[in-house]
Amino acid sequence: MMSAPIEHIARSLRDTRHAKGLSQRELSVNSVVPQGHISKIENGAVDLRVSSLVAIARALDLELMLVPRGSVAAVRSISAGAETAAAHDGTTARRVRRELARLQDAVHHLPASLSSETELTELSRLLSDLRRFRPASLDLPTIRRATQAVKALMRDPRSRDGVRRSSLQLRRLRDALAHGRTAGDSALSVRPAYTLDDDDDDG
Amino acid sequence: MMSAPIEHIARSLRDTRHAKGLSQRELSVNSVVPQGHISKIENGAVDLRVSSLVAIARALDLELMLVPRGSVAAVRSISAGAETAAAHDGTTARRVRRELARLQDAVHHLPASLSSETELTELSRLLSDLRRFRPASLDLPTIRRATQAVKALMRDPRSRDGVRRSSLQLRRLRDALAHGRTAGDSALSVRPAYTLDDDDDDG
DNA sequence: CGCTGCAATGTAGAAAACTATATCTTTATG
DNA sequence: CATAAAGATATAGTTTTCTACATTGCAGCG
Repeated sequence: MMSAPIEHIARSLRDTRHAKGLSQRELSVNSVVPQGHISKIENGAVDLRVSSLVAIARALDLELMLVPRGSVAAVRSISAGAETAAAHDGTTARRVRRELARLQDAVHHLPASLSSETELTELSRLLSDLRRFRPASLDLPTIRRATQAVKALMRDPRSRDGVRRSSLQLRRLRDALAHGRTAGDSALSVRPAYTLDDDDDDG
Repeated sequence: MMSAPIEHIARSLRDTRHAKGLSQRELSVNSVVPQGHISKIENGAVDLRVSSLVAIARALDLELMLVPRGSVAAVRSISAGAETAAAHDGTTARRVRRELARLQDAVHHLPASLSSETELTELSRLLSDLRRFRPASLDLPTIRRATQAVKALMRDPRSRDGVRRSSLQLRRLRDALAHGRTAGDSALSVRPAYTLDDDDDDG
């Protein structure tokens, strides 16, 4: 029974986390707030402090803003198409495509000893899966991380963890997309953090 | 010493409070947050909880939103001109003018016994002062409150408190405007709540 | 079935917000 | 000079977050 505004915020956070294909634990390390607490926050079980909210929002590439009522409609519509729009201008979409290519390259250039790993075959499969979606709807940072992970594996055969984590992220991204949710469509996260109901002074 | 993001928020709150001509105590009753605490918050002395932030923001006609980075520029520009723009379409400006007229009427229609009160002469003076500013830059709710207060005084000669408080608000509004700060220009309040600096993984 | 990752939940304790209330300084106004 | 309002601060007590850690339920996969 938390104060409604907070529940909205909670929903926004969870939704964008999902859209980015992150687990609570991953978000936890990026935001430096413990997984258990993230869980409580996303369930609206706590009246979190602003510092926590900012920390998490930040790890999700979100910014906390105070906007005058009356602008919120405009703001919402702007943000709804924002990343999508950025992609629409072509440059982001191109960037995504290029990053996908880079990732595929990286995978293919791995020594035979490594490329037999199940993680890599999985990654290859994910890659071709992702290619079936509009580039504009893919989350660039997530793909970038994957590329980095594979390159890291090239340099140090022991660093398989990063690849595995990236695979997970990509899989979640793919699944989210398959479920009809566009990563770039962060419209959800841009809903007003609360709706008004009571109080106020004169009329 | 507080985490910078919070200081931005604090500044935003204080700025819009000033723009609305409210004292901490007035805001306190509207938001149901004690004055002492508001002071600490505005000074960035506490890591406030989201519920407090929402309560105060709400009393200031602000909404807390999470917007994707990348949209913040657009959002900022939108909100910067938002109320101003709303005024620009004519309807808000007209509304303000009408409310000013209403207020003046109310003052003039007061019985002679009351209109000699110093509060009222002060109010009259403020009114003519305010008329010198662009209507679009005046805060409608503040003026409305004043009208209500005067009307209340008409019905009950003892209710001079409201008038006095409204006068104070109007005076502060006028002073703020005289200092070059446009009430409608809530651009300040729409700055990203924080600026980024460190962290992040890949490049 | 057993293993692994994700998320929800619990416990205990430290730290901090939040409340009510009151004081104090400053500033402006009569 | 006195009064009043605004804002900063203080004390003391209550409530809550927040952290670290462990545990549990639940899904998918080999």
